[in-house]
Amino acid sequence: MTRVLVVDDDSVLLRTLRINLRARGHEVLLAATGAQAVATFFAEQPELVILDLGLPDLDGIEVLKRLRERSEVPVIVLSARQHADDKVEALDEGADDYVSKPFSMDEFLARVRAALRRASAEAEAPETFTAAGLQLDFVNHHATRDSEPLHLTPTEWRVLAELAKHHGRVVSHEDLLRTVWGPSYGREHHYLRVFANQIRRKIELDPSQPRHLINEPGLGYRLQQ
Amino acid sequence: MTRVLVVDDDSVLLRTLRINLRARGHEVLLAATGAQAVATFFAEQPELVILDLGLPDLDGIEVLKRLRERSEVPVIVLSARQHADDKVEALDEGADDYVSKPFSMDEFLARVRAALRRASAEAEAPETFTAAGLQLDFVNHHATRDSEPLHLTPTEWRVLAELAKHHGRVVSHEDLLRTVWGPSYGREHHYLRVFANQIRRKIELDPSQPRHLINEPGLGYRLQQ
DNA sequence: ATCGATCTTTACGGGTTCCTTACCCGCCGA
DNA sequence: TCGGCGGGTAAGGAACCCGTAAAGATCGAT
Repeated sequence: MTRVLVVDDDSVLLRTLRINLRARGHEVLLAATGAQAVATFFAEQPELVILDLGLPDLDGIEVLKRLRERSEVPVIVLSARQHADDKVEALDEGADDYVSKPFSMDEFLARVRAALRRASAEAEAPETFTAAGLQLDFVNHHATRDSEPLHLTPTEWRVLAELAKHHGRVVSHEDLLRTVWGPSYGREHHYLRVFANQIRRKIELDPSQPRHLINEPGLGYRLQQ
Repeated sequence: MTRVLVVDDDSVLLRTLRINLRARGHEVLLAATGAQAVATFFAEQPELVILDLGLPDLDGIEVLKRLRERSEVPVIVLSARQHADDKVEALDEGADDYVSKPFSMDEFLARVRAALRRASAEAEAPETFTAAGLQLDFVNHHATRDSEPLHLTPTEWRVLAELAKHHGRVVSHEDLLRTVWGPSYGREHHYLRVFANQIRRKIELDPSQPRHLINEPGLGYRLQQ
């Protein structure tokens, strides 16, 4: 019973997608132009957007940017174009998945399921993180190290919140950068080095021997309890 | 929406298959000879191959072998021959399904749907690999040998992930190199020797007698459970 | 306008990882 | 017996990644 917005100017494909998505139990909203898509999205707030890059008025990428200004909704991009540039650009701007036309309906529906699964998993952010002597309260933005209050800056909070959401697991550089700084910052790895260092100086007993904020070389960072 | 390559020298059957596949929404590529089939396949990379065993130049089995050297594409074999030998041989060489002529179009289309469904299901990479005493967790990038944590480098993870995706089967040198190092590294076989050695020293009980990371001389490597 | 806090950007050193080369062996056909 | 081939092993230097410090840039509050 999730609501899906499908944006495409090809009426045949639109119809096919509507039939298949309805058969899977989704409510389907349609838009044939970029302007209509943006308007419908903010009016109806669907849980998922299927977005064709080839639109008559706005560029699909432009639609994606406008959605991302105010929403984290999962977006699956469709494109007939072969160039890898489109793919990179779309994913950088915050698309969750990219499907090249032609595609199989089974594959498409699998990607829809995957996108919705990821979105629902992300919805539940933890409110606190506690480890030996360390406490982080993400609701009140209040942190203590051995009952001593410690001050974290806004960006430090966002980094820690993202890591706490997946605590114990590696969060890749790209994921971390995209959720904290924005979809187009996936390659600015040096930000992370600076902030990891700063955060460790605050939350770790021995910052040179971190026990909580762990680096996995070449992969990303992990918040350990 | 998927692209299907149909290989047959019978122009009547070719026409029938094209009409029916198009009616089901597939894009159809045609080949009348084995050589043409192989060339078209690697040029166009369709999602499914329909292959008649009776061809004027190459044997159909030979075409299948050439496809399997570099691709896991689902292949449905057609044959007028009655002998069970053909069926066994085709399936042994990696065909996904076998249809004897004459066949009903409904049955044929059902098998096409099934093959495509399996293929899209398999596209998702496995999250873990477990064998006697060895555990690889590709999500958290965490590996243990007899409950002892062991450290793998990013490239070692990528090699193992690719092998685990097809565990039990041989992955060719070319495929491994291309997915791990990039499309232009298909000939740098020496990378693999070095990394296979390094990985064995970590995951194998006796690296000189590997039980998991197996070499198939002249073909590639296989990850054995 | 000035100041302080925060974020961005740059630079450098050390450690790890990767690439490259060289040499070894066993197998096989000439 | 000899190369040739494919694979395993070892080692050094290059490239890369990370931690660290510190200097600009930005912004809001005073």
